[in-house]
Amino acid sequence: MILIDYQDRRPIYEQIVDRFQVLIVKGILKADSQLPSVRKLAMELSINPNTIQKAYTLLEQQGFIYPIKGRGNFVAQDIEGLSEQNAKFYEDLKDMVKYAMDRGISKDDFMEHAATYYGEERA
Amino acid sequence: MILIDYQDRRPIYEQIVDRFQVLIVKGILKADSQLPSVRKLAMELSINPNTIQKAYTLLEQQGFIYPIKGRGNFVAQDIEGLSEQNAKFYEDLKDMVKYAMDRGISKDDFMEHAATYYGEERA
DNA sequence: TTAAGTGTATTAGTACGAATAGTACAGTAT
DNA sequence: ATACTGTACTATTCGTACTAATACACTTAA
Repeated sequence: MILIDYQDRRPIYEQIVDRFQVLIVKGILKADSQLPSVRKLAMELSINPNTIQKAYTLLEQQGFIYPIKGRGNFVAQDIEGLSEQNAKFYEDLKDMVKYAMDRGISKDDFMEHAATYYGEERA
Repeated sequence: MILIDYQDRRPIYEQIVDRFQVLIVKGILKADSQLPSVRKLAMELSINPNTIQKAYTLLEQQGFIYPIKGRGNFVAQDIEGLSEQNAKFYEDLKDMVKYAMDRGISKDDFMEHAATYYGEERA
């Protein structure tokens, strides 16, 4: 369910957070379904449990999952973290536009590329 | 000409690279005009000369400037680095679109925001 | 030729974050 | 009771980013 890409420069815990975010948002992981336990997933990925723990803690802070002590971590019903997540995303997008403008990349070029990328990966 | 923002999380040399890139692309620094010397700018900003040096080395590798030993650094005539720069930019944009798609941000939302940001900062 | 200015190269030091390891504690289920 | 689960804390290792210090090489101008 989860794969680690050691070519990816991002830290492991961040990759794990990202993967679960996508699985949850896409509905592949249904609400209230259980995530693999910290120790089990750590074993499966051959990494330290603390790394998984860190990822789960972040996911909890973002509202994607909720923990029950002694039982496990579960997918949240309403993802309250999404709006905040999106807000940050739009901040990044704003920075990106600023960068483009500074480099003389026209609005049309920007839009055209974005549209293409959106189209490319449509199943 | 150059300011360091210590609130900015980016390293100093990166800020300097960015500033000069913009100054050069916008034509504020004309071709073959001289940049401040490594030591002078370092003195002016109260930082180590090596930090400036690192920035200048990057700018040279990207084709924005060219150095003459013993004389100084100068703005390149044709900025060959720009196409490569833009290629990287579009890669980042592609990643951003992928991220948005994964989180269920629609093409329209994405486009609308980008367009707004482009409009906002128009002088 | 000498002094002052320039870029260049190398090495070292510092700081920070990521990741691991180990241990201990607390709750749940069977 | 036992074996799972999450949680907390500390320490340590490791790699990298960043900055600093110093020495060397070249150019210019007096």
